[in-house]
Amino acid sequence: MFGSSTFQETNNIISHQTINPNFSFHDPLINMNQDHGHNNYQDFDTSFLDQLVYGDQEYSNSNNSYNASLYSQNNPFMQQEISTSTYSGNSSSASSFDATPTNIHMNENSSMEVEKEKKGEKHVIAFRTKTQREILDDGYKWRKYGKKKVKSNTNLRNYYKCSSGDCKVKKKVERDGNDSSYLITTYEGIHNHESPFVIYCNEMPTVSFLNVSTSSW
DNA sequence: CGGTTTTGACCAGCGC
DNA sequence: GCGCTGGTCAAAACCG
Repeated sequence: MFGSSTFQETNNIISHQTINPNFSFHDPLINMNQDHGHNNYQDFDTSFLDQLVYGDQEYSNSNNSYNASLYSQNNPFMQQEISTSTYSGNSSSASSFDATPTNIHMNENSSMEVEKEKKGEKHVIAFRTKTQREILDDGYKWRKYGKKKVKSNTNLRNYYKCSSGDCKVKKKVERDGNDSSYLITTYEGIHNHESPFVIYCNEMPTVSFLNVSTSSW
């Protein structure tokens, strides 16, 4: 499924994954090193949507490599590592940086996830990110609708809804109670629209093309 | 002025 | 039924 994948599968669950184009994740650490906030989106696995999955990311400045691990809450001992991916790039230049992991492929069809949503199955993914930011820029526009102190965590949990039209996607953001250098982000549901960032990107070549063709006329 | 955030109140689910 | 907990509402405040 992953072709020339660098995934080291330690659990069969990983083989079930597909990529949901409705979900993109932006690496805030890469973003902090550059001013080009929206150049490094990548599509991330969301096929464990009837499970809760934690992703753990670490970024190394020394070799510009990036590691991502997914953990399954189904494991009774929590956070058994089920996959690891690594990719590298040159972060010194935003234009040459390749933030796309070679082991994850785009899947244009998210109909399976949509069907699950229709059947009332919750589409949930959560991941941990080591970041000082209070919220990750994932390309979507969110409206905060609540903040709560929860028993399991000394840190506050923030509640957000997608602010795009009738989109029902929600997300929760809280600092990890065990290690507050990590941010835990949980998404629920599937966006029924493109990310504003994707729309912005798709428009760029069109504008450029029109400018060229009109000027050469 | 319209969209977003804040924050206390309210609600639903669960265990006892 | 009651209390606890997490999630949501909604009015007021805030902000660009």
